[in-house]
Amino acid sequence: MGKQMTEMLKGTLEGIVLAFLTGNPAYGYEITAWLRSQGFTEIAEGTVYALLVRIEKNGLVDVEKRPSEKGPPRKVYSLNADGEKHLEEFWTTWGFLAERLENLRTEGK
Amino acid sequence: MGKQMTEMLKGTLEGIVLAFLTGNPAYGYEITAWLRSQGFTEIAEGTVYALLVRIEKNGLVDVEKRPSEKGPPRKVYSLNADGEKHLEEFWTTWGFLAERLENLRTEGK
DNA sequence: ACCAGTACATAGTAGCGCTGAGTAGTGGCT
DNA sequence: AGCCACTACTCAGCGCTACTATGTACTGGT
Repeated sequence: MGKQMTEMLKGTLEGIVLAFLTGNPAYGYEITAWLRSQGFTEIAEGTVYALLVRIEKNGLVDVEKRPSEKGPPRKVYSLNADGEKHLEEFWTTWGFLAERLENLRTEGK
Repeated sequence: MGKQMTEMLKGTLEGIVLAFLTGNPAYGYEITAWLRSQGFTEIAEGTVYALLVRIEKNGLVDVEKRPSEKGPPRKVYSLNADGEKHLEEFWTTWGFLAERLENLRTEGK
């Protein structure tokens, strides 16, 4: 969707992935495929893996390695307590921003 | 509001300012004050001025210098045709993103 | 032997907002 | 006169995130 989307995804992509992971452990390839199915067709694989490395380093997810029927072993990520807390804060921040923008869009100014 | 907000503002702050400028020419100091009044209390002055320089360079706004009663002359920015078009695209992009996130928040996943 | 699909990794780049400092003009207070 | 607060703009350097491009590795079909 272009440069605007790229910039707008900064900060939100992490929240999107954390939200997807809620009660739904998944691995990188799967997450990428899901994002594409949601309309985020231009999100590069590398972006997702880098994000997963980051949230793991930040202690928001737990990781488990599982063999795959086809291809290399999968790294399955699941949200932990810190991740849930982080996700809650994400929703608060996003809620604030979305509210301001909705006002701007409807009120005109 | 912290680091999450900083990241999330990337891409959206420009849209917010362009939206404010719609039919409402304004100068930097004024825009900063307005943002603060809207709850964006942590947005630095430098950020706004840098953004204004950028959108001017990108040809989204017209600029007019006007003397001020108090302090240095003001640079008054007004949205031009390109800026309006850019703003429209911004709303499209944001609308897409907001819809996905709203689904994620309510549906659970 | 080759290729498509699955699955992960990573070095380098671009863009945006933040930090921190500086420059300048006006007016009020002591 | 000297100081400070407020108004108003500028800029170099930094941190973070997403993108680009490429590479590795395993499986199954032809």
